[in-house]
Amino acid sequence: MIQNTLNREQSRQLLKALADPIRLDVIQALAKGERCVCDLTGELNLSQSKLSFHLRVLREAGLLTDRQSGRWIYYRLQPDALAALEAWLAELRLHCSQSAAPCPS
Amino acid sequence: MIQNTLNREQSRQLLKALADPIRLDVIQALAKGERCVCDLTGELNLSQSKLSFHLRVLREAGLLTDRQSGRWIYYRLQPDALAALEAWLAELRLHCSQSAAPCPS
DNA sequence: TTGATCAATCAAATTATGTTGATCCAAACA
DNA sequence: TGTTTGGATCAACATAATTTGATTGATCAA
Repeated sequence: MIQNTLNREQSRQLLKALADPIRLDVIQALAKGERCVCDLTGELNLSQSKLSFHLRVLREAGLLTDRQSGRWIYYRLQPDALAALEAWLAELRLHCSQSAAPCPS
Repeated sequence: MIQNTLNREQSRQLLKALADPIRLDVIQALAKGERCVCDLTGELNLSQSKLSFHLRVLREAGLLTDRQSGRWIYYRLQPDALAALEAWLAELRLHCSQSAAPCPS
């Protein structure tokens, strides 16, 4: 997620990845800083495979990165992805207040 | 959507409403300004009931407002909702780069 | 009035997503 | 080596969201 102007498909991927209660819990936990999967399992009270599934969705959307150290894997938020989504939302606001011409047009 | 700090549930509603290809088409059409439902049907090439379904999802999430004039109904984006989501995303970025303590912790 | 049009709603069918438990793989350590 | 542990993956199942076509209510024009 290097560029900062998302196309429709990229923003949809990010939004879809975020639009789930469990994944929001993960995101909010990682907003405090990087964490090991083993800690997240306990902190969020999730089964291992369930957490792994949701981490993958977030990672594949570009919202998380992971690094391995020994047998532990650490995840962290990718702030660029969040910033790109913010910019995409901000653009939508610019011209939206223009009134429609009355119908029938 | 008057306040500008969303809780988890509010942001999830907004994200879920946005995370659909058809609804993104609607949002992007409305980003150019207010529009009548009858125009959107043609512009986006959607069946009437399909468009109506998606408009309802967006409206109930607080992303759109509507006004009636005669037999036409006009929809527009609610910029406050977008701004609130931007603010919510921005908060997530603040502390996320802190590294985890090495496991086992 | 009557007929036509715009748009919301409903139930049924379809499709997409998430959950569960089992299995697999790699790293660590005895 | 053999065993344990952290984590990813898979297939079967369960749940949730979307699509479709038909129906309804309201507005307007004839």
